[in-house]
Amino acid sequence: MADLMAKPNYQLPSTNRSLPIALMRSREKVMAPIREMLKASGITEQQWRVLRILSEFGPQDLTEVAAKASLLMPSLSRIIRKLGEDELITRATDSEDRRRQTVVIAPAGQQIIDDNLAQATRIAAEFQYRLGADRFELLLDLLAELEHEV
Amino acid sequence: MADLMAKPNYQLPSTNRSLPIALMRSREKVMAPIREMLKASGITEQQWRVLRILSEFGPQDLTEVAAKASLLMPSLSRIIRKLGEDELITRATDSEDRRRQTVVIAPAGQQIIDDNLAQATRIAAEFQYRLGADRFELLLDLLAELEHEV
DNA sequence: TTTATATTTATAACATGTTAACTAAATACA
DNA sequence: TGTATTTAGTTAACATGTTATAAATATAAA
Repeated sequence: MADLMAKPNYQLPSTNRSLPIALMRSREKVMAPIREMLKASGITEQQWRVLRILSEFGPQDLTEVAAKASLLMPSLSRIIRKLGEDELITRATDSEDRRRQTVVIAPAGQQIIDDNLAQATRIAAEFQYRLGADRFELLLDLLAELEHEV
Repeated sequence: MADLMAKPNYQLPSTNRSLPIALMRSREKVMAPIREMLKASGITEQQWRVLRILSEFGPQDLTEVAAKASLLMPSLSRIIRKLGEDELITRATDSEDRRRQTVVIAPAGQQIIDDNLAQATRIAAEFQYRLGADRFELLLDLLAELEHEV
């Protein structure tokens, strides 16, 4: 294999302290126990986010859900279709603006929230505890700063 | 629409300060200018990560690349196949362990690195500047802490 | 050596991420 | 009024994320 070896280019900035990769790895770690929990209910992390938003904020249209869940409309459109097929939500065309789809959580969807919310809260609290409340808030603040436009 | 309205459940923990969502939004913001840049070279963010790792650390097998790029093997397998078809990398079976695939960056792949690395570095520096060097390092430290096992 | 186990990679199946194009409906405006 | 523009949502196409499974090879154990 010696003839395949090329000299590593030590002039390049290292990928080791890369912010995008660090963000991705952290998110994986944080979501792993949530995904593990949701397997029992047969829904994905994104479907869980959508159900939580509908449960917390009540009926609303798809654009509002997409903004709150940080989902792009094409993804949300598929997710809503699936949640409707599984009867976890219901949807209706807005009578005043017939472009709008108003989405409402259904009893089976609310049941999934009720079954999992306490544990989800414990999981979130565990990460908060691990960092300490102050450093946890600091982390959220730093992340928020990254989102500001240049 | 009034009959569809349900009372929002204010007892639920808010999704507004959710760590997973904050991590995801930040990553989107950080990666947007990188993806914009890479459009000219016709490669994706993940393909860029793989090429950078091969350029920085030299030839290595797929398991090593997957670990460094934080990619799961099924994703990496597809990415490597595509990069091979586009002749941005070459690959060879390891002579000592014939399960292993050793991957090497090809000239066309290195050209993409050379074309984009300076700007990628400027983009990364912009985010670092925005937070300030100290807070940037602090952010990376906090993210690293999240990754520790319980 | 034979068998069992572990490792490396690939493939399948389904869900989501991403960009572009499209439809239908609402709004702005000449 | 009639036309242009904007907005809400969908669909298409391709790439990746995720879990499960399989195939080939290497290693450990009986």
